[in-house]
Amino acid sequence: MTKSVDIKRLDQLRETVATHRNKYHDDDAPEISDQAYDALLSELQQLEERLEGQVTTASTVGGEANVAFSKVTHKVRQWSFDNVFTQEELSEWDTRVKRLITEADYDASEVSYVVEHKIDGLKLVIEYEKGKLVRTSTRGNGQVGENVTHTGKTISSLPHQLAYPIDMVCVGEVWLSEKEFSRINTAREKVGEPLFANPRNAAAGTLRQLNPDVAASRKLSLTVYDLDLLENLPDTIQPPTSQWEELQLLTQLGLPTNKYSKLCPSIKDVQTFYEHWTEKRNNQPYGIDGAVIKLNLLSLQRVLGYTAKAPRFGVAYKFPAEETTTVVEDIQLQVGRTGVITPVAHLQSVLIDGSTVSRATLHNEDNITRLDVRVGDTVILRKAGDIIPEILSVIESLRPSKTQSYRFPKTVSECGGDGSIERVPGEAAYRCVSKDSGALHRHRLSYFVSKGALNVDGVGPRIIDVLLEHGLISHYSDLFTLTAGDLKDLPGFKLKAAENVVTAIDAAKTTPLHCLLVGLSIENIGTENARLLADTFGSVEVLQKATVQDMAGVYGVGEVVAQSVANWFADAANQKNLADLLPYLTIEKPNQKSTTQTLTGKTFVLTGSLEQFTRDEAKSAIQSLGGKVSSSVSKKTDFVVVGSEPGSKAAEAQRLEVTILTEAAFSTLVAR
DNA sequence: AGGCCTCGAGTTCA
DNA sequence: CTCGAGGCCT
Repeated sequence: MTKSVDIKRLDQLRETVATHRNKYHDDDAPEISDQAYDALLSELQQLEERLEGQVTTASTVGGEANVAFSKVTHKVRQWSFDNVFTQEELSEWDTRVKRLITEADYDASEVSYVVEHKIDGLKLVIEYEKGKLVRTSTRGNGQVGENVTHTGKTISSLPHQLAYPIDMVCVGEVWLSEKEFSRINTAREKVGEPLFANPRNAAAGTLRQLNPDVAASRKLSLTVYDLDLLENLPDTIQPPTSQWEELQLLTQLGLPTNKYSKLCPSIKDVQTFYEHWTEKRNNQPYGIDGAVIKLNLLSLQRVLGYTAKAPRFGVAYKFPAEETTTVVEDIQLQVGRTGVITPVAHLQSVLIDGSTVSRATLHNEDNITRLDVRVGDTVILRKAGDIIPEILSVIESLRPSKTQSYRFPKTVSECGGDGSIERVPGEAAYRCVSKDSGALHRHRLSYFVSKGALNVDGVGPRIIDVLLEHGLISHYSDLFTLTAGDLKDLPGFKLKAAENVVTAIDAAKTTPLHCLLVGLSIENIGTENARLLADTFGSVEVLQKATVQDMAGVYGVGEVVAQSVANWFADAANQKNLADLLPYLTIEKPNQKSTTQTLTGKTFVLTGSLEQFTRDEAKSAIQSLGGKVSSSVSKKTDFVVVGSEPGSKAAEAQRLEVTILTEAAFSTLVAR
């Protein structure tokens, strides 16, 4: 079934894309990221293809050369490669390359690839005559570019004179390091000039400066990656027969090439390169937006030739977009364990950074107001190096007519009682007024059996829901009277599964005091505060009798936390639930303190995964020796234990010059 | 007031 | 795992 084309949407898209294209090309001042722009452009192109391939000027890629600079007709046409995004697409490309070579009666076993970083900068065409640098120009539309010799010459790594009197056209990528970019922007901010949106636009702006002195003061970098034309080579140098030899010759001639470029015998090595740099892409001074792959042998490149749009002998293997656009289909409200209402945007599913995203939190009412997100809006969605997708902004020019600002409802049916909700003055969140509702109850029971609390293996929210629905439980204590017979006839249960659940619940009866406290859903009581209270008071009975003053006297516990605990214990329903529950439980004596408290007063932070320990094992190893484990790195942290695939904390540790321990060093430290 | 830390929530994947 | 909000200490 072909979907009909929404003409209104098409018009809006055409206009929006055109607007942003102008901002980008003519003003060097884009308002939205390239990735978001690409997402809009590809939606527009798809719509237009459905409209019988009728292409308007709005979606033609590339920019017209700016009139302020003289034009340069390139001696060799400047192509850009087609993109692939997945391993499948890459391997299809590899297959096609080899098929075409075989069909042309060449030997496909000679295929190897050169792979390199796709640097996020702008292309520079560089011309030498008789060994002398004569011209640099931008790519422009591929055939005609702008003459930027005056600024190109200020790039310090670009030699003005070669050792041999050769004629040569080569191309490279001009970029600005992250450091230099922020230095420039800081300076511009001071004098009130508009800021550059990103390093690439700053590089473009610099290259298109009329005044070469300004360009020279901003340290442009250059990475040369291709040779287009080569004449009058001295006899002592063999003309290159492959991409790899071209790179070596360029290096030999003193041009800045990239040391990470690699010659890959097979497409599998290309994939390895890509995966390696997907992870490490943030460790370079320049931005990397993928890998460029070229057939190595020039003879085979010639065999493959060009399509109307791009060379067949190379391809750009792009990293997954971290920013894209999508449409908000609905805004729904969720009730959390403590009664906080969280609005969530339900989105048209979209692939971003390798995973499909269909929901994004909107946090709270203020955030919705700030963004003015409405149902039906097209939004820019970002998924940064981390995990959580975030709505950055609304593209207002794509808003359907007759929409209204989102109005936060006065009631939420899940909240129980009359469903009313309230926003506490000074807080961002709405909460359920009723403290006792089905939704809260469900969340608390789920939390009770979860990992940080009683840790009932294999029982999560799904099973709790089923048990609630069938009236098998309503309070914590009910869990402990369940039998396999009760469970085995429930939907999704077989006898074996029922037995497993009962066994797991049974095993959870023996628990340390702090885990029980965590499980009770007392406000402000998480793992740390629960541990403080458990260590100080030792038993439920003693804690229950403690006054607010007693608790607030504990180092690390203040008024607020103490009051939460006191309030909880003062509630009659809570008292009854707890009294019903306690007979089933055996509270473990706190861990035997190890005799050698070698780590007393030392604070640790763990990042990445260790081989010999789970996270929890490492944690309790440290704690049993008297050490503390914290979750964020600060100046007060003594050691950061870095496992494989560490997160940002490893870098933070380096920045703050905190001692870093490898797994090996760590395990000797805690051994015995 | 500021720095450090915990809580609590959201997310997706193997 | 990461972030923002907010608690606790100095």
